Amino acid sequence: MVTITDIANALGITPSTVSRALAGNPRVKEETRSAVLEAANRMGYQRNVVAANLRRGRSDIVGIVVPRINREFFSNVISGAESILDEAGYSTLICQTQESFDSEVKALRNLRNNQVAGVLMSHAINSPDGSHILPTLGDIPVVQFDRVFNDIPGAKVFGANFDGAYKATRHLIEAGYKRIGTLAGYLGTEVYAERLRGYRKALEDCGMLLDDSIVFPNAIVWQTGHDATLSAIAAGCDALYSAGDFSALGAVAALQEKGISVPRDFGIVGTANEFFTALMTPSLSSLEQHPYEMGREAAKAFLQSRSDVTVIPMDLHIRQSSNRNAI
Amino acid sequence: MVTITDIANALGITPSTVSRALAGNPRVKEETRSAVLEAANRMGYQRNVVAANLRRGRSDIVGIVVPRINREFFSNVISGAESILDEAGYSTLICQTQESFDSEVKALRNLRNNQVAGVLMSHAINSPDGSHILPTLGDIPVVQFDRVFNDIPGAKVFGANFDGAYKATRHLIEAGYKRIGTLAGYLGTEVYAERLRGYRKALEDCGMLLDDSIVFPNAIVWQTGHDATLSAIAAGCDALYSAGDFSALGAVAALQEKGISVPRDFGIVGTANEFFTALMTPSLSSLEQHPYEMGREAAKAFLQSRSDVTVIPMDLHIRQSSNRNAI
DNA sequence: GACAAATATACAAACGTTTGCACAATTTCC
DNA sequence: GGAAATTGTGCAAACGTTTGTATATTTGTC
Repeated sequence: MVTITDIANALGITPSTVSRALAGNPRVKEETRSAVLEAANRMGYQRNVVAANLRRGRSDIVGIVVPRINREFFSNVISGAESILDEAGYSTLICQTQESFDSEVKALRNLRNNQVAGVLMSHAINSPDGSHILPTLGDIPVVQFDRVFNDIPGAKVFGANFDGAYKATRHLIEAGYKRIGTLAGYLGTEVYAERLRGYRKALEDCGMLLDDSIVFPNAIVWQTGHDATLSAIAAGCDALYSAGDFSALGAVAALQEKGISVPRDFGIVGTANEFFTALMTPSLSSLEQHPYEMGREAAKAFLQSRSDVTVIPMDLHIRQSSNRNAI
Repeated sequence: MVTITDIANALGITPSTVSRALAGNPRVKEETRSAVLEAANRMGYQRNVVAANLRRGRSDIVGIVVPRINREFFSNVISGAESILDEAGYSTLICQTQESFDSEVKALRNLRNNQVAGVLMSHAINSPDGSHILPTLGDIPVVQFDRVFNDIPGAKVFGANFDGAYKATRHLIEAGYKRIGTLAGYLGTEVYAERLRGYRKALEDCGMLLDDSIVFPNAIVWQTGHDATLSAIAAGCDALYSAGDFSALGAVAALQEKGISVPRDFGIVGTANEFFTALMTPSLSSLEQHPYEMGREAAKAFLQSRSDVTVIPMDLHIRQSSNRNAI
């Protein structure tokens, strides 16, 4: 492995000059710089990033912590963030927590130990609060996206969850559904709490009854969505706003089991606009969260070391599952 | 930031002893070890991995290079690999190349510069050959999975592509389809070439005509699958084995446009068993590649520094799109 | 009790880079 | 033409850890 010392020896200069030449320091003569570059190239020099990081006390790696990478939402956030970080010369270290709090702590500790320059994160759904973040990361800047803890300092980027849920619910109302419940997700997580508020506001604005017995918290994956929907049917619902697409998928399955026609007798809108929503029958109306954009914004917030809040609008994609007027 | 030197000073011993104590070196007295551990704990010591890596000349990071992370297949390979690497004390550095050769070279270089302990990779579809791998990675062990270059040394893990394609094609034949084409993917990539061979062998074994005009190479995403299918229809095909699920999706769309009934008048089988295949109408028959298992095997091959070949069986999931006999 | 063997710790160098400071050489300015 | 500013390079320390070798201490054996 060839080092800057090797280059320095070959040229009869010192490692410090080589280092400066390679770093583009303006204090080294143009002539020397080109000689160094030529030698580095010829000798096949590759910078030892580890050594550099040790000396500088930080690296050019940005950690990205997500619950799972095989969600359309998170993988697109990652791609968006990478698109920005890449051209800024950073590489990314992706960690998935599999929705486990312990894994999340481990991931953050790991990132800290690797002296990452920053962390973009969306916490595991059952992380009780953000009190583990600062102690683990120390002074490493953290940008939270989507699932954020409001009491943690640093930038935050998330979707317009209130507005989105409001739109979705309002759309169901306007389609003529009369008793609209919600698969609400984990209400300890801010995004889901917001969506519930948006759902409530829509009902309220339209003079509809707020009935807590048709708010189903913790319904977020296929199975819980399915089971909650059976309860919703029993409770006389004729529509559901689901805070997730996978739970909405379970809901559709439950409705099909019961022989209830969607959208004729039951309307449903999901959230996340997963790839499959457009493919299923009936296709699933869903809220698009613009994850790619969100990833880009999170990366930018890190690069500019901002610590403000960015809200990304959410768009409703109306498909068959709620489009009663089209049948 | 507290270092081993701080701990050493606090206890009146030297950093080397602290280092050995923390590393579990049996040459340090049990008494000293526990004192070190206690002090480390009390003082909030966190190992500086970067410094350790520099000294050791390698890290406990394993790089995983994939074309895209938002594919059911790749994200599950990653999860499988992580499950093994995690418990062996490694963390993972995930890079997506977005199917670009240049990104792949950049990713490998980046991993090399970060002194990763090893690399698990599946090359970009248009990487011409593996000649960039060794020069970039030097002596870092590389395990190739799924898309492998046979002439690169090191372990390889891939699916039984020949058998899988054979099974899929044979299934179409047995369902009574008469003129079966294939959306073959990039034939420069070994997995696709193998699938084509399996497809051919099945036709041959059943005494059917081999017709190169209904072999559609480079059909691999929605659009190319869609377009090739229009040609297949024009060429009188009544079935397609598709080497990918996204191209099969495009195929179904093309058939629907043309008003051709699936599976009654046209059969189709995809590959990868993406999540959406079970949800669409008609649901798509597809080959399951057991990516999670593949990831685990790749990680094990790295840990055991093997350099052999592991083949993972592929299973056919028969769904509506080819199940003519069920209608 | 002398000597060898085993045990436990210390010393110091090394990993490859960055960077503050010093210094020499050159240029600029009055 | 001399002082001051500028430019280009070298020196050496530092980042925090690991590890080969040396040294000190304890244990074991006859």
